[in-house]
Amino acid sequence: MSNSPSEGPSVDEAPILHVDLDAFFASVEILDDPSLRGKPVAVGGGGERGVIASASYEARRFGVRSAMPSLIAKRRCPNLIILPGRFDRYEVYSRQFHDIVRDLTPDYESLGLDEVFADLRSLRRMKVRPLEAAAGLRRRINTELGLLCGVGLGRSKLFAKLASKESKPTVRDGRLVDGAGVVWVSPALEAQWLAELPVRALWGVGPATARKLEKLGLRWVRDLAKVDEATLAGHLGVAMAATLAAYAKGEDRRVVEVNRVVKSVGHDQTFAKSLPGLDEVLEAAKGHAAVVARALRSAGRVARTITVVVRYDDLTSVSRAQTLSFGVDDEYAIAAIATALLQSIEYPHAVRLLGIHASSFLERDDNALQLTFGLDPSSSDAREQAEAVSRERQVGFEALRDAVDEVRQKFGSAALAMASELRDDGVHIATQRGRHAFGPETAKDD
DNA sequence: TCTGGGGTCCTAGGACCC
DNA sequence: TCTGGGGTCCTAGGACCC
Repeated sequence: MSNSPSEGPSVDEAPILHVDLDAFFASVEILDDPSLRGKPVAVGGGGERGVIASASYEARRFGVRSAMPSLIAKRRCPNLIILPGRFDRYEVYSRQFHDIVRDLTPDYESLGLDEVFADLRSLRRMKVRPLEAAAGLRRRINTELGLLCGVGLGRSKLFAKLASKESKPTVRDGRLVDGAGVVWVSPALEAQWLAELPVRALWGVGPATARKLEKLGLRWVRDLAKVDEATLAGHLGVAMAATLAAYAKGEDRRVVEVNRVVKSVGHDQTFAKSLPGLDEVLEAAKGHAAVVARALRSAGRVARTITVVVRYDDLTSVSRAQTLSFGVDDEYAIAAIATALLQSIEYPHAVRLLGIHASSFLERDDNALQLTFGLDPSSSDAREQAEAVSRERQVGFEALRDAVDEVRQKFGSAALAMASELRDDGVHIATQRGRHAFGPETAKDD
């Protein structure tokens, strides 16, 4: 194996690759409707409370950015075409994107639909060099999907990600400047590269942390590198301090995590018009519960913890959570818990957002186990087992009812006043839905 | 500029157990 | 009884990322 400069770094010099699709949602919209090409296009909420999720480079020339309120975006770019998201479509493209990455190596970790870290070390054996891999990836993504992307290479996730950002097209003085497409941070240049970056460029430094650092007089990564970790910890917490101190020295021990499992699912909705009070919130919660239940079942999970989030018109938020002794994946069970939690909250303002989240997952099989727990272990006979499970389901209903009661008790008399009414409701649901409310059979729904 | 919806992780405090 | 320390689980809130 020769080492001519044209072949770039070896796998050992650049083991981590980061790919990021350009303006992903907006680009898919343009592919699906070529008449949009060359126009300022964004995907996001178009209403008064909408936010931009993705903007074409044409739109970025006008200063439109993702996470920007749509009203502001429209002000900056009156001709902006704002399209609602079509996530089914984006998922189709995302799967193909992942397929292409997988052809290179199975050792990759996805971050959202349009971003991937890959560990290239398996390429050593095949004598593929990182630059070659990166160029091949870009070529295939472009010819097979019609999408553009930036690729970064480096010794760690930190540098690979910084490099891919650097590889992207940029807008300068309202003009679009092409990016390099592939960028490698050589180990020799790491220190200098880092020193010149603002702290905000580091992973994990958002607006709040940037403000705190600014107050400490720390604006650049080189400033950060001079502060001792204990001082930092006093202001940012132990974990953040350790992370940032390491990054500032160019150290990043994060590995590419190939088998990440989802830990929570949820559904949030900001209403075009705020809901005036509890009644309307409870009505909306039914729909939320159904969405969360579907997501759980399609992920093959049951959740022990249900959390509700309410955001008021003054933008303050409150959350309430209840953890059960068993898992649920049924919209009626989730709605019953959510209802009890929502009743424990006060409504001094109208409600602009409602969220319901499910977490503390059990494998569905573990849950069946959990529900049959405490049974006579000698009943190994299949029919007895089946009966036992169905008996335990009843225990499940009672457990749910108890959980709902527990929520009420926890939050005092105001909630308790309504308890009898709701408890009847819960029992009614349980008997009406029968055995579909819990357990493995619900897997076959949807 | 007046801030979505999908998630992740961290922190601090309290309850509970040994 | 006026009282330790560690471990674990749960809750509420905050910050961050895409």
